[in-house]
Amino acid sequence: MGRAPCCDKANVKKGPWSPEEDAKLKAYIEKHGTGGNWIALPQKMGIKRCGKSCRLRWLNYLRPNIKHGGFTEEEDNIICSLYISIGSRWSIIAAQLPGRTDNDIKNYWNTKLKKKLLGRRKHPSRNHPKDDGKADQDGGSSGGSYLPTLSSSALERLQLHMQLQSIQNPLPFCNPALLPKLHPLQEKMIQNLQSLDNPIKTSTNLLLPPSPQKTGHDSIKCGPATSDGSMVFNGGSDFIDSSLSAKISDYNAEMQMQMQAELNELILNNNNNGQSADDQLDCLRDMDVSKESMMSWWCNELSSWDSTASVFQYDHQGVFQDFPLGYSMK
DNA sequence: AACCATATCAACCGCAGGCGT
DNA sequence: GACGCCTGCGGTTGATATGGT
Repeated sequence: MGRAPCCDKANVKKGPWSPEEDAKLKAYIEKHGTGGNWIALPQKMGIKRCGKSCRLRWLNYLRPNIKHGGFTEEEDNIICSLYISIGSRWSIIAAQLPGRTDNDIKNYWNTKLKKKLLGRRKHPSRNHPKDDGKADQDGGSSGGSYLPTLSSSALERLQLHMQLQSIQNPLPFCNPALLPKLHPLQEKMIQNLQSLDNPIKTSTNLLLPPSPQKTGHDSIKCGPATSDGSMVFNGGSDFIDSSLSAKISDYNAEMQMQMQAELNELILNNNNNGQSADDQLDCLRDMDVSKESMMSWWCNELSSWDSTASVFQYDHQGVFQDFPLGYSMK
């Protein structure tokens, strides 16, 4: 049984709004408010639009104090940092940027910011001539691709996180020459984050919780999370309110489980189908991220999720090994 | 000038969850 | 608790603009 449509689709106008419709909607809401019922609004106003469409138009365009375009560097930083921390929760991100709408931020991220930070991905066919590019389009999340389990969002965040981490906190066993070259914007972002008034400003600590036992300057952490597994944005406290921090904390707990499950599945898959880890990681190579740095990040990420559990280590023969964690991330 | 590819952004769609009954 | 309605959200689409050949 399907759900009832929100409006009579045959009798509603679609497509771009005319200035007349805008004026009607604006005038009506300014005079009467929404009345708590968007569905009934178009009828009251006498325009042939779906209530959802009216709501969207008002929220994204007609509402007072809406800013369009011209994102500042500070806004870029906030969007990027929050995206790394909480993913595509555009409404939460928008709540931190007065005058910006979730739709605007989503568009900005998808069309500009992501490309600036991640750089254009190489076409898969460059490494896999037989590949028709579908694997790229579905983000590698479909069953048939060579990295079948890690979601595109997770990969994106992973990559962003790694790129930031690599410049801030290069791991001793990572060859710096293998680390990806950063876009000037990325470098600028690092500088901005460093300049924030907080004891530890490394990118890897973007996600520190506002905990009383916050680590000191000397305890450089190799992973983004704390020993209790919480990945909480702090970047900070300077521009993110505490309720958001709590939301992020909840979300991150959920994401840790999800990403760990994805990674476990990936590794299982690797063990079962005989495909080499090198093959599995080809798509990561596409992202200009070295395998070594990726695996280092994963190891550290996992170990910080649960310091008592065994984690997977990647050795240089390209084999995952299950081994008990021998050190603490504290 | 014409054509094609790519970028941008407004708008649409379907789903999930909140809320009232 | 079950149900239906409504809102809000995130992903996607499609029209238009812009740039390159």
